[in-house]
Amino acid sequence: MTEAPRPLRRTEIRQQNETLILQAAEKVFAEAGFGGATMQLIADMAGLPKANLHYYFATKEDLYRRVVQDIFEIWLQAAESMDQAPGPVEGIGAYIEAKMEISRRHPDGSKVWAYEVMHGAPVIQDYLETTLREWTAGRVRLIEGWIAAGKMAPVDPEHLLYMLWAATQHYADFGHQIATLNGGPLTDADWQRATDSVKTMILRGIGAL
Amino acid sequence: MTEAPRPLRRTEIRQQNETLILQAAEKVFAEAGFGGATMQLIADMAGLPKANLHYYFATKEDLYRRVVQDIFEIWLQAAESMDQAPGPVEGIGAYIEAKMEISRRHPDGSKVWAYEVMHGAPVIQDYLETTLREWTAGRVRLIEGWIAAGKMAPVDPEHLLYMLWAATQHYADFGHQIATLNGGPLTDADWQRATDSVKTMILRGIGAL
DNA sequence: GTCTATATTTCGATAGAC
DNA sequence: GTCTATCGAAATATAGAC
Repeated sequence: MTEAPRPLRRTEIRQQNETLILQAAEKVFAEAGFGGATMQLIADMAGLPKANLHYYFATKEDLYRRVVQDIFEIWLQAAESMDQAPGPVEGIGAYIEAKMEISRRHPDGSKVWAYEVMHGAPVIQDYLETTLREWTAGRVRLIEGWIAAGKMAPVDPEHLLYMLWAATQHYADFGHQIATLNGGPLTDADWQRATDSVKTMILRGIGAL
Repeated sequence: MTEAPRPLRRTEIRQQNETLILQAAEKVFAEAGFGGATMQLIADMAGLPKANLHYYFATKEDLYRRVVQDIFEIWLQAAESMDQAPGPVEGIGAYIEAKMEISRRHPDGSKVWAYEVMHGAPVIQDYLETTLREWTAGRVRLIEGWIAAGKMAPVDPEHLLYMLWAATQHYADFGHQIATLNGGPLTDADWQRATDSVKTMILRGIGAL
């Protein structure tokens, strides 16, 4: 005769509830912004009493900070698809595909990031000045190498990066506007068409096609 | 002997104060979002007592609605630069220049618009479904005509429009991130370089160069 | 049309029993 | 570790004198 299932360890309960809260928080912060979001809304969506949120995250700002940090991690991982490519067609093509996939799978995360940056990055300014700046500098050198090797036109690398970010994240941040003009949410085929359009226009735009 | 300067008419006072309030509101809504903005902050920035705001705009939401509507008007005016052009090089080139100029001159307006759309367009949903949808349909036909005339590659017109909006508005909405990476606000030369980069990459991307 | 004072509501945060 | 009840702060909105 076996015992009843062992209750979850403290660390497991903690992790489970943290995940639950973070998922709800991402959605609420994306829908309402930091100021418009309320702990009560997040608690309701997570199915927990409001007081529990303050047990796991001392303040609303702590919770928001974690949401933004998590998004930033996803962002950086996608960036790896650009490296170790023989040229811009493969590297930038893969980067566009990865960024479009994130826009599709994590639209709320993209919106929270956009919200944070739009309002002056009060929480993640240090990330912009360190991690993002270093990453950007590395990719600029990568692109300059491709240009020097004659694999693409001599475009300004920084503005190419801005265009890549803008074009891909637009499908998440302005997804509601796009869905309205589209007459409904994008289908699988719509997303494929969108990704192909962005890839074709940008790769041809930098003279890589 | 002349009389003392005539006091302003009621309608003049009204218009003057409305403008004052709307300018302050645009800035505060852009910096804090709808939820984060407070009537007190807007009143302080406009140099008026808080109660006066409620005299001119009954509720915080009414004030916000006016700000978003005003931005939408600026947006539509810029769109006219695209029409009556012989081809995409002139038409889309002029549109990019107009949109970049707006991103530079009205970054707060662009941010409030982005904020509104990102959060599901609760206030201007009807504009998206009527005015913007009609405008978009018209430009799609314009682009299709250019494609049929062999003046540009057969790109998907909708996704070209999204890329135009994304690439240009990015310089307003993510201006803080760009400034951080740039080591400071963009100079005149930086803006010229940015505009040229966007124009070159997109026009080449659609096979018009 | 303006402005002070205040009513009313809402929200973040906490205390304390379980 | 959970949850009810509540405190205290802050914000929207209004009343009413000027």
